[in-house]
Amino acid sequence: MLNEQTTAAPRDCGDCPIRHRAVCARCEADELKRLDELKYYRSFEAGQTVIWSGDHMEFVGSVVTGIATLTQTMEDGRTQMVGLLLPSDFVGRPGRDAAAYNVVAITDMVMCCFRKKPFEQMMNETPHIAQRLLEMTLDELDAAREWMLVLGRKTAREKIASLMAIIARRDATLNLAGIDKPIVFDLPLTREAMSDYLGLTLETVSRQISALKKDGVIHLQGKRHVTVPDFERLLEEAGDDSDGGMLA
Amino acid sequence: MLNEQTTAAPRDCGDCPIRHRAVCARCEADELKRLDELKYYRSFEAGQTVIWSGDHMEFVGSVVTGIATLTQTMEDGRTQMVGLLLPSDFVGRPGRDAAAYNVVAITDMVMCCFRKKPFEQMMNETPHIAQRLLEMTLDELDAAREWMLVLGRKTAREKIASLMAIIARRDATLNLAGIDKPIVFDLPLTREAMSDYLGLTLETVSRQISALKKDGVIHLQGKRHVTVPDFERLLEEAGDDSDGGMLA
DNA sequence: CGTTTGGTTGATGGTTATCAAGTCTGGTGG
DNA sequence: CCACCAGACTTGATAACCATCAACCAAACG
Repeated sequence: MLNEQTTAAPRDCGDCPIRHRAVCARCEADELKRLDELKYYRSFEAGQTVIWSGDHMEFVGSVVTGIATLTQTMEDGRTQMVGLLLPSDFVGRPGRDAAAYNVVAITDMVMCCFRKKPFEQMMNETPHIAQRLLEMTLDELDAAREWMLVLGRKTAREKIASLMAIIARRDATLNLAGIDKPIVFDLPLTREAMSDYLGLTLETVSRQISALKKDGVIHLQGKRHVTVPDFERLLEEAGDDSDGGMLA
Repeated sequence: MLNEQTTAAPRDCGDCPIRHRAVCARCEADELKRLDELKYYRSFEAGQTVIWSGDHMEFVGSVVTGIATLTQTMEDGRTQMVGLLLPSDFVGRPGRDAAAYNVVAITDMVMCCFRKKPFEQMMNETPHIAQRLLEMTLDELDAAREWMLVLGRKTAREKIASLMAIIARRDATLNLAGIDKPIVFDLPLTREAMSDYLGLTLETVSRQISALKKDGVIHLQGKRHVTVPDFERLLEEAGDDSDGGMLA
């Protein structure tokens, strides 16, 4: 069990990489100052569990760097990922004491944390935080519903293509890469994590990735480095024929 | 195409059956009065489409009576239900113009509606509405994530049992029936709607319901009237072994 | 009555899970 | 430097589960 948590070097909110996307995004200077005094950083190593489902939660916070997963498990071990936490995503639910899910860092990760009580109090006093949290929660709900379609109705091949498309899209917007250019990214997830995401076995994930590669939908260098030569083609494979009818 | 929409008789917020559960639950008297002036009722017949995905949404609102579904479809017709709207549930997303899902009334239904613009303005001015909406959205997100486990990892039999458990639980809390008593309810959904909920075919739904009946987990009178003699047994079948370890 | 809608049941095949080897890669220690 | 090892991944054989196609039933309805 790795239980070490180093407190990362403090950082000014002004320099924060997630300043304009996180729960604090709408805060005014004075509000930000109050948050600044409340906040503390925590670091987690890849593989380390941040919170166990059912545990008492003393803090809420935002992912600053790194990636984490939100998972639910049944007693017999079956596991379903229910959230993928990227930088700026929020962890914890104000007004709830016990964690509902397991949170696991899958890369090294830094979080910006607040003790729950003071954060809740501040939420009641400053509407800008609650407003932003509502917006983020609505976005997460949309993402969860999109995901439900993937889990309930898509084939294994479509599921893999959908996952690649999600990661590709995120990377494309992040790197400001134009469309039409081949998209290149590294898979942040192991085959097993992908299977937990998609409700498949890791063997099926492996087979379908191989199949998409064989069919030229994606190219692989090593196990994780992916090139998408034609994003439209990938979307077709994902069943997201979202060209929207450009032609009459 | 049934496109008639009768405007239901106006009703006072004080008598409203969803007064203390809907988005207006936390409003003070003066806030409620403002909402009262904004609101209007709309009625929908069973089977009628309330909103098509992609349509411009001129209103948001709450389900007052009846049930509706939120569904997503792929071009080839595959359909996944992503939400089940019960009385007090909210429809529409403030700040968004186009509907993201199909909303279909599955029983006769009455909604309490607000034109989107005035509602959004009021949300900005009165934090009580936004607070309640955040709470409701967080609950919906939890429900969606629970549902993702069902869709991704449960067998057909477990899916059916899970659905029965959800409906049974809702009915039990609603009717204040004690546990231990046999739970009795009517399925609000057709076999097809259940299949869209659970990511199955309607034939599989029918077969698994028959199987649960044969094994005595549920009793059926007619196609829709269900009796659950032993709720714990149902939870076991659902894979939700949530006895939580009452015994050392 | 014929028709429609919702539901059940049966036969069959396909997709994906399961069980089982085996490969590749990076890291560690001799 | 190389042997070894562990973890991540791939591939194959088989079988289970569920989808598909099809026939049929019952109630509601015009």
